[in-house]
Amino acid sequence: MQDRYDPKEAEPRISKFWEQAGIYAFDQNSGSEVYAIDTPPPTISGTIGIHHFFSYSQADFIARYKRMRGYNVFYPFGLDNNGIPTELLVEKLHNTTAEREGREKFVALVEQETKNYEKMYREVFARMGISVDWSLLYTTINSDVQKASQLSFLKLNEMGREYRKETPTIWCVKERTALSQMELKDMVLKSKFVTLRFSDEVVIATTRPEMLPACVAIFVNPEDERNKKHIGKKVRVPIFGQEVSVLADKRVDPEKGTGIVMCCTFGDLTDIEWYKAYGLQLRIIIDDRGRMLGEYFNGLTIRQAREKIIADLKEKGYLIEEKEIEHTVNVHERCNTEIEFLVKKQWYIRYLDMKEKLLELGNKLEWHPQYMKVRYENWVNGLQWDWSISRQRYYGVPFPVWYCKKCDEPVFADEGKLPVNPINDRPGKACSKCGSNEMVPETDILDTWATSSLTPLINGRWGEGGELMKKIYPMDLRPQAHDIISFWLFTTVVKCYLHTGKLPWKSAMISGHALDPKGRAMHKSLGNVIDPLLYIEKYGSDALKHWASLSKLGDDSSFQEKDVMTGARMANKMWNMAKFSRNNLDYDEAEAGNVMDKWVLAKAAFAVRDATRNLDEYNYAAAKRVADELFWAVADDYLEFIKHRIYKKERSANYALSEAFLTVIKLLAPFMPYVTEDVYQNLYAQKEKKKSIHVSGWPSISQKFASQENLEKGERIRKVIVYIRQWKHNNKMALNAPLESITIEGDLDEGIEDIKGTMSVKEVRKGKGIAEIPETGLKISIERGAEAL
RNA sequence: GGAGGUAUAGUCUAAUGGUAGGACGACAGAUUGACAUUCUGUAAACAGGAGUUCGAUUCUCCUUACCUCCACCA
Repeated sequence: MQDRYDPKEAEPRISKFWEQAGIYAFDQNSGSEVYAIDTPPPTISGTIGIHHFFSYSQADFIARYKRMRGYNVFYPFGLDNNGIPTELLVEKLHNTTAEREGREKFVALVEQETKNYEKMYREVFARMGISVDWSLLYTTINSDVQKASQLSFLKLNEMGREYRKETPTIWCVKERTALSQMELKDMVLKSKFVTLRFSDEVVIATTRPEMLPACVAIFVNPEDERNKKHIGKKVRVPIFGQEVSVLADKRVDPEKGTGIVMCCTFGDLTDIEWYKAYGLQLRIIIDDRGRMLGEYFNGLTIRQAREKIIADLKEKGYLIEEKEIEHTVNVHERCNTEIEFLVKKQWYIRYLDMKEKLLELGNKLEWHPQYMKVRYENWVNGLQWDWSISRQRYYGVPFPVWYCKKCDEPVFADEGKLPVNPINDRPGKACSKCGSNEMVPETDILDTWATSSLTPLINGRWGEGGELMKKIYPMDLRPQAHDIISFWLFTTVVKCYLHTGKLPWKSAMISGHALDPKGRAMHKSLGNVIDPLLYIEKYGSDALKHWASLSKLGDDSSFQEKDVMTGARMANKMWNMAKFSRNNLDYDEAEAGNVMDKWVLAKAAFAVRDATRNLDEYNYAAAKRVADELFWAVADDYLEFIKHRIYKKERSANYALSEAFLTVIKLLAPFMPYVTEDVYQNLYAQKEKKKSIHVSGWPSISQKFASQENLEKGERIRKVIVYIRQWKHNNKMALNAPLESITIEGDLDEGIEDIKGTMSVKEVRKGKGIAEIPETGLKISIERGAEAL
């Protein structure tokens, strides 16, 4: 064994060994029970941060635990390259745009770049010690996945779960695409709240005066004493002059503004509801780039239009009041652009009717931690739109659909021909309605969530009819972070349920976020993203995992370098223990007759029991604490207790050390996979005839040692030793300085030799003691003996 | 506006209806053979208020603060 443990040397060497020996390979032919994990595919966006290390490590703890428990672990890896972050990355790298290249060419570019990134991700994740089977790698844009995604589209269509409709759609004018509710976030923006005179009596306050040309009605609350007299009247819209009716609707808040609201197509969600409910006219004034239509505004942006109309209203005397306000608006989460509502033909997945079923499925899923379920339930209860899956973009999975040029009837691709790109491919059949052969391709692409919601099916090679699907589905675990419960988790439940009638997994393990040392979320824009490789280089991956294992599942955790240092210290300590122990192990069962030997074996047996229970509940942090406690009890205490015996090759001590240390490294193997492997290879692999600690089985120390009596007897001796240590310390003696004698009063038979040997006491007498040793019922007096010169 | 979470030494955190544990840091000390990436010891904390209880840091309620998510946003 090497003198020092150097993770920088050891970890890459061990990673290589794992890969070559296929330690983490899923065995297609094994008869062992399968444990399948639906690994989150990280987005290819160019950076891997310490937040990846944090959450992937937490899932990895469980994967490694299950593997040691004998499961045939299906732990795949995916790369998400079907999305805007990847699109932007590739556009930047090649100084082009998806639009310029065209879909086919751009996808090829992405696939080519993905090859490079695949290598990088693979190296980094392997270096992080994530025990996935790389042969199960998938990427979300490759043709297999496109095929699965398109197949899903066709099947849902057959099931009557999809419809195409011209409806007001949430729209981003910057990226010129429809959005789903999931892609929105709140933002507080400065705005102007202006009060306008429509007539002498009808006065309206609004933040969107530029919508005036789209005004189609005025609303007041039917109960509003102040304003109900206007109901049924007609007024003229200032400047634009169209005549609109004043209608009554209880959605109007009489307290807000003047209590009178204008309804425009479309300023907000309520406008859409009114438009539908009262069959109002449609006046479109914004195009898909956010430019204003019509002579008056003539191509101005929305903001310019707002300024112009306010100035004009002021000049013409319609403006009564103008106030600067801050209000919260919905923006597109990626580009922070305020959303608009435009009318577009879109494909939808109908699921608003499934709310109850979805809640029921949420109840069936085992949530870890439990309280995360509420987020799912809130989301389901708050759904207002069916799932819009059309995106007006160039890069992504195309819809397998054409439309009849004559009658607009959709023509769907044949399942056998998938994947198709309707822009280049032909449907190969005529319109079923009018028989025409002239087709217009669908140029939209599918929402990325429509594809990533299929990961359990993608992993099972669904649609290929193989055995894999049966083996792994439903999967056992979905690990993911809490921020995408309403996206990835939710959409996966929806789609997988529709396709299989089953919940996609048994349990969900929801991790928190890694925060920077000041407790702020890590964002590229804040510049506080930490590169895990920096710390892996400095302290080792095991050390970094120590930090990741400290915080409870679901809790956010700020990155603290000192926790990494503690981990590095542990790894070093373990290595030194191994060096010390290697010549002092007795692998064959010997009678553990000594009180301290029984103590350490009892501790080890209890630790296995507790760690197992905690890991079964996905409480890796508690399991890690149990393992740590055992580790330090062996390292700091037990080793000191037995040194005097181990040199004499006492079989009982050597056997107990061998068992206890093996238990320690096995309990810690999921958390510190490298150093435990190295120690195992040096000390135990041959004896156990196993290739790796990670497939060597969970510690099997006999529970016969787990007796309260063994524990308490040893604990009492330990307290006596601690007391003497403290006494020596207070009396400025070195801990190994000899003591002439001690006198103990009370019932103590076993352990006297251990006290003598550990604390260099020449003689232990029975008799009157002076000082009480806490919690032992013993009294003690200590005779220091002749002072050394 | 609604929902959920959190609040423990200087810092990061754990557990618990009855002595609040650990880590880093601080301070004091030991030490030559597994380990200075060591060991031993000391000081140091339950956000505020009310209630339930023999007893509350723990359970309940309220207040405050922070973090999420959702809704509204004329």
